[in-house]
Amino acid sequence: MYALVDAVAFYASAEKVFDPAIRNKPVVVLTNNDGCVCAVCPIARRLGIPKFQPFFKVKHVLEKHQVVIRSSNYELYADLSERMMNTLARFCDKQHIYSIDEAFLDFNGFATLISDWSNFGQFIRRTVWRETKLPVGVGFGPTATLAKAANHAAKKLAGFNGVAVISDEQSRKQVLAAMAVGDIWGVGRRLANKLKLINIHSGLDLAEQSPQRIKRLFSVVLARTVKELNGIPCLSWDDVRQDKKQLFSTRSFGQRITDRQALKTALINHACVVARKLREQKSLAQRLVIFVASSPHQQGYYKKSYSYQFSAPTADSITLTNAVTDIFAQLYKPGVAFYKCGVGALELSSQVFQQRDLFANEHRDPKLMSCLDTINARYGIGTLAIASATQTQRWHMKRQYLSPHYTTRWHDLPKIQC
DNA sequence: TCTGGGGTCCTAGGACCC
DNA sequence: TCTGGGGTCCTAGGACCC
Repeated sequence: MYALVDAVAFYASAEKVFDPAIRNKPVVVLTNNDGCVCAVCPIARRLGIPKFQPFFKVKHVLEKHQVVIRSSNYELYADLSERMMNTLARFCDKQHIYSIDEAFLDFNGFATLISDWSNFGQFIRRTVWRETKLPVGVGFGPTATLAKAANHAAKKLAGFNGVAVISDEQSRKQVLAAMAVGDIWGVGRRLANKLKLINIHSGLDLAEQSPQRIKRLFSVVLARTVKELNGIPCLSWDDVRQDKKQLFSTRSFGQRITDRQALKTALINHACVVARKLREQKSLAQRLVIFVASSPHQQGYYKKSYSYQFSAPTADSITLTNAVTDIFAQLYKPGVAFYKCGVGALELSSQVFQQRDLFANEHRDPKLMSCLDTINARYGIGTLAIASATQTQRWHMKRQYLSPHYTTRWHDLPKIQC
């Protein structure tokens, strides 16, 4: 049995944790630079506030309903996420953190210990609420995809009260029949539209297709989903928690940038983030993609990228930084109002099983990077950094509605009046 | 006045070669 | 003059997720 546990409108719920005054109000959270609405709490959802719409387009609706608006406060969310994941980890020795607010728990082998999965799910919910004040939904199923479906039912369908269990044919069919096919994990809008054309509307409709036919008409990936929906596990635990094959760091700017040095500094920062992510999953990159772009929503869209091959796979911040410095002149164009830039690591390999190049230049001692990581793990990311990444930053993220960093800054600690 | 997220993976099709 | 096959590698863009 697998469980998928995730928070209800995580960012919006996180904003409510230390601000009880807004707990019973509609709350939305915006993406970086206050660009789009990315989290809508259940109260706001009932008012019909849509998710993933540009903020400026829905601002008047939010004002009309007096919705509480917050900018993304990732320091807060990351900290609360860690607390939630730590709580969940106590329930199961096999936890896979799938995203900032979701974790799979592998309960295979627990059948003799747990007689009532629904009760157990409620126990998980109560515990997480007591310890973190985050509301979560819990879905149980014999495959990861069915656990996802059960989780969807737990939160969105009537009569489940936050926990849904798919344990037999009846519960499987009940949940899948009530789900639109587009809500199945792995089926997006495009695929959903195509499926509707051949009369597949619900999750159950999809589950009842023959995998062979789906493979022929669509892809192996969707055929696997069909099997998973029938209780046949196709995503092994290793698949679910596989290492990333690419790692990116990209961001749009709060204001457009034309300054050469500012753009370069931003790219170097992204390179350092990517290097850190590489070391976190013990990978090395053979190739680095570096790109810059102006706004696609404006006239004269400028976009350029460069693919940089390393002589040997690396996860060294200095080596990645040097790559950016080397090719920067080929990306920068004076006069362009840059809107976005980023760095991505491709062709990753394991740090552990490494084929060394007999003729490559001598490598920097990896101890330098592990020293940097150790210090930053102890005192916070950014405590120790590459000098060129810390040049005066001339861009600021637009975060007009930012809440305090309740848990990560001394002067932001919540104050209680007696 | 203007404003539009971030990340990962896959694949069709172009470029090149023999 | 026009058309023809098969393979590899690379990249832009599509699709999906949260």
